[in-house]
Amino acid sequence: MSSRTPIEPRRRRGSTQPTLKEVAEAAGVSTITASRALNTPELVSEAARTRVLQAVEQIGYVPNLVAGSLASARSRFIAVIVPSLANAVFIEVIQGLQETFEAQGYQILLGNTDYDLRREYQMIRTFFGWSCSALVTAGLRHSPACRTLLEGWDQPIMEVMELGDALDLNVGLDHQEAGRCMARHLLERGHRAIAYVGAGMGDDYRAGLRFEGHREVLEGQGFTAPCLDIGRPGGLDGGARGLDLALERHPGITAIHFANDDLAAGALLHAQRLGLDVPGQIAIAGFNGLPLGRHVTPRLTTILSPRATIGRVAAEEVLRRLAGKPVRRRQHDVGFTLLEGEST
Amino acid sequence: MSSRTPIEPRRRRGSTQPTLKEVAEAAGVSTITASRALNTPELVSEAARTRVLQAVEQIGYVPNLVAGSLASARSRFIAVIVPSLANAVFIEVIQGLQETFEAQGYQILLGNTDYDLRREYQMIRTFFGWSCSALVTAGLRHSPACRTLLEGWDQPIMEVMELGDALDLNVGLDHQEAGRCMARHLLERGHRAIAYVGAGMGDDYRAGLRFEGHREVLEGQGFTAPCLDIGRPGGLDGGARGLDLALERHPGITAIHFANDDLAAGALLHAQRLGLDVPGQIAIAGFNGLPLGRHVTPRLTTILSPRATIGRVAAEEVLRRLAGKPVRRRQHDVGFTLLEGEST
DNA sequence: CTGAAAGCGCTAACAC
DNA sequence: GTGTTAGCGCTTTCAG
Repeated sequence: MSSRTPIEPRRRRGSTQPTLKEVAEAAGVSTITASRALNTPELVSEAARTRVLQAVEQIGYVPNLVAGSLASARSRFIAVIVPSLANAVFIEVIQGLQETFEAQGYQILLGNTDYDLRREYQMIRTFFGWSCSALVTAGLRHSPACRTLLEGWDQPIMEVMELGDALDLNVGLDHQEAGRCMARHLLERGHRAIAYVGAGMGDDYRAGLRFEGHREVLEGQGFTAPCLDIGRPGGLDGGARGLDLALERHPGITAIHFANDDLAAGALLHAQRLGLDVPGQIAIAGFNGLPLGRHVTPRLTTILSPRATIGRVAAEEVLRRLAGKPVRRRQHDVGFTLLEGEST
Repeated sequence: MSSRTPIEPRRRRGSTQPTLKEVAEAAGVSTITASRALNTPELVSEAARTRVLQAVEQIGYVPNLVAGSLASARSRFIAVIVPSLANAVFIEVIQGLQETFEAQGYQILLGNTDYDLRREYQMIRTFFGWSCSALVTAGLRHSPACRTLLEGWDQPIMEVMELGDALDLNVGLDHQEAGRCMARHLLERGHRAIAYVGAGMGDDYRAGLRFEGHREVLEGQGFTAPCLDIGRPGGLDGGARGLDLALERHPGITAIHFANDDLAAGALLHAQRLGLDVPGQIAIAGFNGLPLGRHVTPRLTTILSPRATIGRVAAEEVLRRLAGKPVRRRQHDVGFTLLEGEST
């Protein structure tokens, strides 16, 4: 007789949650049949299926998704990484993603980097640890470590917002072209001394890309393109600050091209308080096409970016890839529209 | 010789991801020591720890959190359920939650019910399948099935936004009292014919609670309290619609108490377009204290709700409970502040 | 401080 | 259509 007498097998389980095995026993089938009845019902006879479903109902079984994911080596998680939640733009992209993914039974794992590329790397590492089915991240810029990590990953990667040299899939718009578009519009309206004002453009480099386009057009016509960065936070307060600062630094300007609508609307409302005529004394333009721009007087001239569309299209392409279907285009330009208000 | 000759044991693993076992081998320790070196480093000798960490770095090991969660029967997920992402209020609560939880290594699983209680039930079921450490949900109202499910759960449940008869933990403010507060303010300013205007108050029942408080005060003083629901979506457009409708239905009113700042700001900007004097011809009040209210002219009278605080405090209480510390209060009133603008 | 063994609850692979 | 078996990669348990 051995000295080792395991009278009772070691037990660990504390949770009283019913398991699939118990469901199977109650239904008089094997666990795999119970599993199939829930996941691939078409592979199971109707009789078995009904009995399993009844047992589930009666026992109050809730599938353990953690166990399922481990066994199948894939979770129905989609990692989504954005630089900010304070910006309505990303919220709308997230909404577009969420609606589309949730309808297919995927759950979003949301990460907010606060415009910090190191945080992006950390988050992606963590998310990969959850065996995500895909990754959707805002932007094309990543730290070198992050890039290495991403290149070694074998699931779909979707980079959204701007277009360019993407790792895998890419949905967005051409920010430089948007900048050019607005600069041309301002020139058409007769403006010659135009300042560009952004908030934290080092981090929000898409605002920088728009400025590049803006500058290209202005300098191409022989004008200067002064640029002001008021730092973060931006928002309506930032817009007010930006207006004051631009008028102080560049007294001769007749128009300000703001990096986004929050800033532009803040400036416009501030001009109202100051008794400045818009666009008579100073013209104001924005970017994004937020609803607020349609409600201020004068209405804000801006560029409508199809944010919800970015989310929806990105999700659709990722789902297509996950379903094994060929992806129509690796790159998808959702475009933009100039919205002419009376503020320019 | 048996007919069954499994030349090679069945292999399933497709993923080439390095595992903890490989790290352990490279470091010359057992897997459990490698595990401890990563999770409870204080239980491991410094020599072993360094070798494991080196191996991790070299191999590029990313912990499989799914496997870890299954083995330990708990994940570092916090389920967070909100009725809408279109509303800045919930975004700010989520931000407060996220900052606090992420700092402790918890990941939020975000669910959006779109004001549908059945979806809440479904989401909670799914989230429980992920072995969440806690649940944070907006509101005290749940479907009966959901309530049963929640009552049988053994992890912390935090209900946020309004105060009341909670299942477990509760952080929020008294919406009826907020409604009373604004009604009193309007009476003080001399208004007697006041309409309350909301959007989709059947779903957004907290707006309904505020109306109850509002009505109580007005009727207590012998005035009527007409209420208008313009349906969803609300937003700035809804506010404009609400102003038109209220003036049409109740031509004698001198003030409108809107259910939130989006509506109120929309009405205020619309009044500006119509050339209506605010508050001379019509006074406008809101709820939430969004930044926009400080930027319009006249500034919006509203009630500041401490949204980020709700998120932060809720997260802190949950973390305290998860750490096994006694919770100071099951219920936490974060209060509110009347912000007097010039719109009333 | 370290390790061997035994699962966590489920699904992939194969066999019938 | 159904069942058996063998894991998924990690952590718990128990024994040094």
